Amino acid sequence: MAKRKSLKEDPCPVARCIDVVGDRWALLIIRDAFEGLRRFGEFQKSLGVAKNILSTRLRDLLHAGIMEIMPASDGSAYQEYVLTPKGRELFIVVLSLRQWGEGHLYQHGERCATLVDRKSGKTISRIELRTSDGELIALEDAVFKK
Amino acid sequence: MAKRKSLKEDPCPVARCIDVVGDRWALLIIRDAFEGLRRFGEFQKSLGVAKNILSTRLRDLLHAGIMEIMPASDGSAYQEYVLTPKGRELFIVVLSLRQWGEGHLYQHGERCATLVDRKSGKTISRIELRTSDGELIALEDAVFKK
DNA sequence: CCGTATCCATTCCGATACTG
DNA sequence: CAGTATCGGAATGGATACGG
Repeated sequence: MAKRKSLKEDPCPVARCIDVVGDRWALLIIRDAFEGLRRFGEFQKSLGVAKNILSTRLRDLLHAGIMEIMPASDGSAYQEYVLTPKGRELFIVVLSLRQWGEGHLYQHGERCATLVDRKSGKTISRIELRTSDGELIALEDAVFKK
Repeated sequence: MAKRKSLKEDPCPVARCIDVVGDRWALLIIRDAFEGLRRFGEFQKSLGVAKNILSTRLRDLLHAGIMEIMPASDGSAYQEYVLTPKGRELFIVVLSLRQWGEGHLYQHGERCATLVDRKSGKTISRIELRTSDGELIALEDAVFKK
């Protein structure tokens, strides 16, 4: 006993997410992947994580279908880790964390990277809630319907 | 040596978030709080977590300013745990996880709660990216500007 | 440079007993 | 019902050595 209960079969999708990306490193690896990191050593240096941990985390992400292996883009013999479409859809998750962190976990000053539209260069705005016909909703008005 | 490195001072806001809500239970407690749970026993029953763990997690969330103590609404002697404004702003985070999980971690069928606007009853749509002037952006076009 | 394997310390978690 | 105390086991993390 004292067996860690898996959340994979939990009826709540949030719980299932946490089972997949809810550890200390997964979302940070994914964040780095969004910033263009691909190689084992790049992740290792960026995160300062032990190599064995990184190794198992990457394997977990591969197995979860969030990342995939690609042949090295520079012709070297090694492989690179890139996000799958499923993984790229975690962008909203990472972004929402980023926005919350910027708003509540910073004193002032230190502004880090902002997000822009590649085409127009325009800043991407804070995530908001809308109804299906585009109407803005306040956080307080969002309720769950069983 | 072998000292767990704190992410509190990390320059990246995502990392700081993970330091605060990146464990196995915090976001699930917060999720439950959004669904109206307030009492120690309610959380405990919903999560199936050991009481000592729940106790420390709630204390951490109080200390992080994400939840706060309120006198019991039913006149009983006990206290209740409710989200602060800072905590409620995690709604987007929980929702983005939920949407990703629904999209990628479910086979089919089992649809869980959907989100509606309290006033109009209209369904709240999938989170999307927009520029500051309201234009929709595809995920692929969002890039970080240092 | 890319990883795997090993060893050890720390942290986390679950179960239970216990107090008020 | 609401928590605290304690214990043992599991998972995690760090450092390093090693092989491809």
